[in-house]
Amino acid sequence: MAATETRLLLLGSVMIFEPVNGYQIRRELLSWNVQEWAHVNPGSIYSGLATLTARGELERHDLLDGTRSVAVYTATPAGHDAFARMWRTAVETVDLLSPLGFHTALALMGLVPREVVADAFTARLSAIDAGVHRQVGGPTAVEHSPPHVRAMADLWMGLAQTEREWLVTTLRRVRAGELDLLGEQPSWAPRSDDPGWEMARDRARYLQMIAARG
Amino acid sequence: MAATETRLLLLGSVMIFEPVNGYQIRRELLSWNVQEWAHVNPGSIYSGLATLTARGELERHDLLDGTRSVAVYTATPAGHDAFARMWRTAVETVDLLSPLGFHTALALMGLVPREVVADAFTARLSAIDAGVHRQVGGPTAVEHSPPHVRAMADLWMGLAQTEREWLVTTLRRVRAGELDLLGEQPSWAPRSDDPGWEMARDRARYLQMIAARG
DNA sequence: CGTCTCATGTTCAATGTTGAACACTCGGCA
DNA sequence: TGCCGAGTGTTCAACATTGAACATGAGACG
Repeated sequence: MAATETRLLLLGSVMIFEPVNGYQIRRELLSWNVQEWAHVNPGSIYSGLATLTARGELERHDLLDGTRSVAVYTATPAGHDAFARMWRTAVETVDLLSPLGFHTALALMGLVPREVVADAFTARLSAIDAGVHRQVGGPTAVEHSPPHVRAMADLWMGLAQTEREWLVTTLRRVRAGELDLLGEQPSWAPRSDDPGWEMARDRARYLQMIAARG
Repeated sequence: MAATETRLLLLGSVMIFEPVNGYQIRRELLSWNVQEWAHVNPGSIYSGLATLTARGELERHDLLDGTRSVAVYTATPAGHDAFARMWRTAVETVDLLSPLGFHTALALMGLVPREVVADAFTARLSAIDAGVHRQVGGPTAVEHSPPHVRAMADLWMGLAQTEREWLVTTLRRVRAGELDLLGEQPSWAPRSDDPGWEMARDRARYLQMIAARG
């Protein structure tokens, strides 16, 4: 996973679960099956958190939990700004062969206000149309290319078309007030065996400790 | 671009153009517009060639071209084996959100015999069907997930379906003897402004020099 | 001829990624 | 009591990627 996508995912995860430590993020991502599509190894999580801290987008609190020291992270205001910027960029950047950034952003849609989602999706739609148009009429004349290159172009067109249709449908749903976006009540029930409540307990404890120590 | 895909692309490029130097590969990839989808920087080319050489998959010849020393590469027999293995793996591995390996392999289809292409495409088709089946009936029950996660799953299904249809069509074409695969005469005419002939001259010179010096 | 620019061919320090391995705690169990 | 195994939380050296910058030569132009 490229640096930008990793940072987007980590920053978003911290914003959802803060205050949170590296292992908790790892476990949560595993439980979402995020590992299936975003390939995040333990090492990337810790180094990504360190990078975000160095940039001032996260704050690191070294807490003593029992006898053991734990590195717990919270997002700074600069982190919230950076997240908003990176999210928009990820949605508006069309690269059919590296769709990871877009899908990472989709997974974090719940952190973004409804109008922003609608605007960004609209922009992506234009970008896709521009790309398709460029292919069809463009200077990259596929005429003088081997036949398998033309076949690849057909596949790309098909993928673009599929994504376009999904975007149109989903944009309509966003405008209709469906999907659960920022600050809205969830319309769904988590699984009964969700391990989330364990984390909630830890978070409460971390919050107190941070408040106590500044 | 991940290490594996870079190696596949470089090894394939060397097999097509050998004997060849790093700059020529760079320029050729640019002229294919490969840079648009595979993100290959000059640095990656040179370090990738060095890695492949260290693995014994390429051989490096330091030639004196005029007054200047040039690093020119050829593929070894081990390199051909490695290419065949990596190509199959790239085609048979389905990861809808990281399709770069597959598309890199498609671009290098011309280096692979027809039956191997047909077999690999068939295997990929099964892998896609297995993936779709797992999503639909699988344990990853999307039931207890936020609505946007269900929407993402819809997109994935659509993309899988699109790719599946393309694969079926293309597999039929491969079986019908279309597309230009290994060892067959090209059915297309390159552009008249193709810079390829310059490289052909250099290659001839490199070949002689290698023969002369062993 | 000088020198300017462009094309050629490559290197390198900074940065990021990988995943195995480390260190520690806790509960069970003989 | 003492040992084992599983879970928690993190580190690290090896490797890969990045793209700006370097070094050199060939041709254009005054």
